[in-house]
Amino acid sequence: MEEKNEQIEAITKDGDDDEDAIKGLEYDDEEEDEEEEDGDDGKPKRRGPKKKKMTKARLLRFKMRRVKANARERNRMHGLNDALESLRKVVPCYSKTQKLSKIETLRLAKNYIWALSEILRSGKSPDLMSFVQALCKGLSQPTTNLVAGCLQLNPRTFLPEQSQEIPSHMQTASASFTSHPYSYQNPGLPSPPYGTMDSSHIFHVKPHSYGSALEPFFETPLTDCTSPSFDGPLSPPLSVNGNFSFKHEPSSEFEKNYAFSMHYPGAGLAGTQGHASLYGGAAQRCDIPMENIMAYDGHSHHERIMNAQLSAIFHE
DNA sequence: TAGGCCATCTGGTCCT
DNA sequence: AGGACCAGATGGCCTA
Repeated sequence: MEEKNEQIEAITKDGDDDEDAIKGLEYDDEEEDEEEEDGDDGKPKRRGPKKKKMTKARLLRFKMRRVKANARERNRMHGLNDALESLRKVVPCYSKTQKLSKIETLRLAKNYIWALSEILRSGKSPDLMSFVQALCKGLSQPTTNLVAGCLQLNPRTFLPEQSQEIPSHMQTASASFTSHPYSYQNPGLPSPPYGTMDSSHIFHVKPHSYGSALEPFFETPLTDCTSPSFDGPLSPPLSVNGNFSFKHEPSSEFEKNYAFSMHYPGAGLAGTQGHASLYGGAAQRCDIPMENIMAYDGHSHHERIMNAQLSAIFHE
């Protein structure tokens, strides 16, 4: 990158591109001169301010202005990209290795904002499937796969048009997932890196809701493409096999609390005590492995705490 | 090789 | 005059 910039600098210093622009300007001036001559022949003179002649000094100033303008524009775009990078980090599924494109970042951010707004508006916690469904609305297939990968979910289970046509081998897997949702593993998903899904992105998971991936999210039918909340149709059919993994043995107290607040944020950061009473005990746990959630480009400790707090706020 | 994504350059427009 | 912003053009890189 540095090298490229240096090359560009060199080119601009050499002035090859500017030479062309300057040639153009000189040509303009010649035209102007011709017009002035025409005016002498009785034809109407061109209105407006007279173009000044391109002297060497003016050419040099123009050149300098152009170089400065290019540098400013570069900086401006870098600033824009920095801002976009910041956005990538706060949107679900951040990954340094597999970056979302600009347009996909904006789309995902829009969906994310919409989903969070709906949570605030309705005061309800969505089930994971519906939440992911909302996040993936209008995203491209690769991005949908990425989001699914972050969550270790099978895109087929939350995209309506795919769920109808699950191949037989997948149906078996899906059935086993429905009955044993916490132990299902499908090896078909492409290997990492995926991004991360931090605590603020996951809300409480109701096991029974996995069979209802087609259900609307907060009374708003996701399949309703006429909804003003979204634009554009769903992504094309997906081809990636799922990979559910809901086993996790927290290794530290922080992890325990963190994992709990993530999956059962209704209990806030109070620990795992209220867990069984709320969700009928361990049989109904739905844990996504920590290594998957914090995988690859894990957020800092500070960010994790912030996310945990954020998730607690949502469910107070 | 086509298509997607990206960085950069450039000229136009608006504003200070 | 100069800076910010924008959109079009262009070329490079990568991947299916």
